[in-house]
Amino acid sequence: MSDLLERLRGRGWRMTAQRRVVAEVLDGDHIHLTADEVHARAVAKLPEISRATVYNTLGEMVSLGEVIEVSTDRRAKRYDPNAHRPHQHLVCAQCGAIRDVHPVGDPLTDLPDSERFGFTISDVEVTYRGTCPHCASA
Amino acid sequence: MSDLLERLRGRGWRMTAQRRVVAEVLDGDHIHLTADEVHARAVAKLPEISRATVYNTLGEMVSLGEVIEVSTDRRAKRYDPNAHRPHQHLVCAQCGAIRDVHPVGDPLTDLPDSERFGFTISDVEVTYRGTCPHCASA
DNA sequence: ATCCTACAATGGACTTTGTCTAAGTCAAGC
DNA sequence: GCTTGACTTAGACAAAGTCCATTGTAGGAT
Repeated sequence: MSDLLERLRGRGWRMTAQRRVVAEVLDGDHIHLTADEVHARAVAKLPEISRATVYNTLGEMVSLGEVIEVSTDRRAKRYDPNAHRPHQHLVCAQCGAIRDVHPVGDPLTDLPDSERFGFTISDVEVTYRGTCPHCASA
Repeated sequence: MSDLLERLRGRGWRMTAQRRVVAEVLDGDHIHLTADEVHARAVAKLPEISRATVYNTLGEMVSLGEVIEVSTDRRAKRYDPNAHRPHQHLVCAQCGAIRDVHPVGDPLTDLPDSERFGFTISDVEVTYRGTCPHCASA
């Protein structure tokens, strides 16, 4: 059973077939689906689910902090259910493969006060880009 | 006279009124305009310039390495003429204001081999998010 | 078990951002 | 001052996402 689903249920989320399906589709590690991919997989399980519902549901999961929105390429947003553990992303510039990574240290400490322009910084997003082993050997 | 324009001229770029206007619009520090904003400002100087030309011209500047493409929000790409000096971005989550910042240290060294999954990493992109002084006092 | 009602889902129109193409225009070399 | 290939144009098209009026339903109340 889906961890994600459990967590959502525990928050008094009204449970519907559509929401269940979206949560099931998203469950797992190194999952970074676009909204359209989520929709495609959801349709396989529940043919009448609409695109708008998928967008709404993903948006709510993000608001609840149970799913993270990631923009690794400049096209569609991707949704990452691994919201517990802070992590960053490593992206293959050729095939677009994405891995979750856990750098050591805190990038926040790398930004001196003089470079903060009076901002209160709450979050840092890091994206590493390169070539994955598969594309490198091709 | 525009620095950017000088550099482009020096590369044997065929100079046209449209390209000149786009380069002029982009010149400066902490400039991070969307393609549409560039178009709007370009139209003010040269009413008959088309959207496609603005997109083409920006794309060429990016290919030439004279302008950097930035995706700080999840909407339109932004164009940053400060391509000389490596830098990262600091974004206000409320008003969207963007500043160029220069963190100390190299985020690449923070990623242990065990977290590289065999990738050859070529680039790191860091986005700091927070609240700017103006929004904080509102 | 059934009813209510607020919340959720639907689908289709609309918006935003960006790309493509065919035809016309023009900068720069000769 | 020609010629030519590169540049520009307008508008059609596409992808990703939002909005809204209508219909459906989960889950508490009876």
